[in-house]
Amino acid sequence: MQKIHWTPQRRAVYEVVKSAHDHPTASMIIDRLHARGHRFAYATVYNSLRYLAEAGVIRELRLGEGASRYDARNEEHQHIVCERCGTIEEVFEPVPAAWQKTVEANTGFVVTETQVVLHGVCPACRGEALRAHTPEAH
Amino acid sequence: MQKIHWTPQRRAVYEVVKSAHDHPTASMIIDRLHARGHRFAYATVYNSLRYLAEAGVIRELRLGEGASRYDARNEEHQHIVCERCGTIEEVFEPVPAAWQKTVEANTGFVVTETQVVLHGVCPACRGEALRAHTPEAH
DNA sequence: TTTCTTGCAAAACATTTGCAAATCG
DNA sequence: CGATTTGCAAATGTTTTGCAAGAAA
Repeated sequence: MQKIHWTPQRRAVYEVVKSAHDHPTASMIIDRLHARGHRFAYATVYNSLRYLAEAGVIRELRLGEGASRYDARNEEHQHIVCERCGTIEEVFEPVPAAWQKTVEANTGFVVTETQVVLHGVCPACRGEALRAHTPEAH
Repeated sequence: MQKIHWTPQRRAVYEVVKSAHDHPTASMIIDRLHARGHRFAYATVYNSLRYLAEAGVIRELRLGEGASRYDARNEEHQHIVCERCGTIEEVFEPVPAAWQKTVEANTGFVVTETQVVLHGVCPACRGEALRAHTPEAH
């Protein structure tokens, strides 16, 4: 973890990501910067995001659809995406270290990062599906 | 697993993906189709890839850099990417079912798919790093 | 002063879309 | 015939680049 060279732009970008709860994309971040009265260039926001991600302060997530999303949580965690409504939830159960060890042994790699993206159906969407099948549904 | 409506284009795209060993991107696939004498429109290749992925015949991988990659292996497996040279290797050790169960219990989701992307350093790159530190290196 | 960072517009990609023509069932 | 698929070019969306001007070390 190297020393971070903070600039006003990087700090503002970081504040937006940190205060967000919804894993915003770059363009969502730009909108929120505008809402807060900042008007940085696209390039600056992307540069800041890249810089902060490389510095390890934020994480870039490619969750499978369109734009990258950004996350400022620093505990190790994974993500699960609802395939119906798109909600993204955090998963704090750590991936078993033994599994990772086995992978290292089998592949010869030294693992530096594990990114897991689970897909599934969230409780709310399952609820709707159930309700749609009951007589009192409509 | 529904019935697949094969067209010459879809078959040709599938053949390319299946015979590739390197998880090609859409544009690599287009190049290889050209090399085989086919000249399908971009849109057709993308349509075919999407169709085949939705049909479950191939898998779309978003491994973190640029374009999606495609994989025709049908056994459950994961991927590990070397952060030095970019090589992608397959990981056949299955993610522990118990972990997935715990995630379902904790999040309330029903999990339908688990995609793991590990990053690390491959044996070859580690070898080079070692060699660079020994006296007889140059 | 030397290096890094910003801002802007343009470029580079990756992927999708609209629509007419061709093909399939 | 009716539905699906193809091909093309243009549009869209995301991210990067080139470069001049500005700020920081």
